[in-house]
Amino acid sequence: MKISAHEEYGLRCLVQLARAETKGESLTLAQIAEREGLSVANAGKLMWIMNKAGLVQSQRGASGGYTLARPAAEIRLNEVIRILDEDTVDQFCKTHTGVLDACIHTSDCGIRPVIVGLHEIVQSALSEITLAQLVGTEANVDATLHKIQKLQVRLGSMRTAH
Amino acid sequence: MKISAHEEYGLRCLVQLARAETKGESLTLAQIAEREGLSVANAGKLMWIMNKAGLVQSQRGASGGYTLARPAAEIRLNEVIRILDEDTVDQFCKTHTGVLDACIHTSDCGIRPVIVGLHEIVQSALSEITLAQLVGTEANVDATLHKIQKLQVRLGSMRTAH
DNA sequence: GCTAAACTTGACGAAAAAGTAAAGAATGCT
DNA sequence: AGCATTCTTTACTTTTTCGTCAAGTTTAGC
Repeated sequence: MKISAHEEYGLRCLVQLARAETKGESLTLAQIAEREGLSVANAGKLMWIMNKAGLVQSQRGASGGYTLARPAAEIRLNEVIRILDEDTVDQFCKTHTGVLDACIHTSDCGIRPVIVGLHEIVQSALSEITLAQLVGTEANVDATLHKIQKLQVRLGSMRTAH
Repeated sequence: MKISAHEEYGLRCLVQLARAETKGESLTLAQIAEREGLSVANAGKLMWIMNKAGLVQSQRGASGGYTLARPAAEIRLNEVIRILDEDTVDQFCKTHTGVLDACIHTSDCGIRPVIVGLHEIVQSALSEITLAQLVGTEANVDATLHKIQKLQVRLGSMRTAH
């Protein structure tokens, strides 16, 4: 249960664009790659995926570059994550069919809803965070995350109270 | 952000053991493998990892097999997941150092707390689920998960209210 | 229109994960 | 003691993912 390289790097590129947005600038591929320590080729591929998915817009030719397709405050992380690992799946959710195939073997197993439910919980947590919240100082971002973390703890106590 | 094969299969093997526990039985490697549709070799590897980590106990020789090291109600999924992907990491948490290395490049970036915080949220959600809750009918498990899901939704409304 | 900047796309090689195989060691039964 | 059963461990093969390269296409400016 970890974040993939695609997801992490893609997200980081988006944050760079969000930061540029506040200054009304657009970023060229080379700029993005340099700022995140990626190769231009690799960053290009990630940006292409996000461009295809309508998350960013590109302008070709001299003085071109990338900009966010929507304001950073309207882009939620669940959408970003979904797009960035949809690419590796190509077809329909491979994990699901894998699970479903297995669950045909052991009918009435308790695992399928766990896998699905787990993903739903993660998606739900991600949908609480927007790109705009990730711009700014690290201290601020940390505070935001801790707020969510605290709520999560409260979730725990509510469960045992039931 | 998806569950790995190790994690899913290992978890499923544990559920089989938990189910056997309610009848006071132990399961042989071949039995576990058959019930989950895995090869014996693959199941063996997973069980070995979990044995080494103290999650299950093994008995060799004729009429041997595996049992849970603790009651199913005392085994939480966060522990299971942690053990099952620690194996692929071998050394210290590779993901973290990876993130930290990157954050040296872009100092004061907003990503590091997101990656770390995300993992904490997932772990927190996983710690709410015990193995015992995964035994039983699929309908029951589904209901349990939905209860957690509902709390997660409430988390969302609490956030916006702030 | 020509040129240079910049994105686009498919193919390829390296690295990591997943799964398999086989030889080894411990245990209980006769 | 010897044998069958069952777990243990290491090494290998296959598959998937990750990252790079290089050739192609589009656009802006002179």
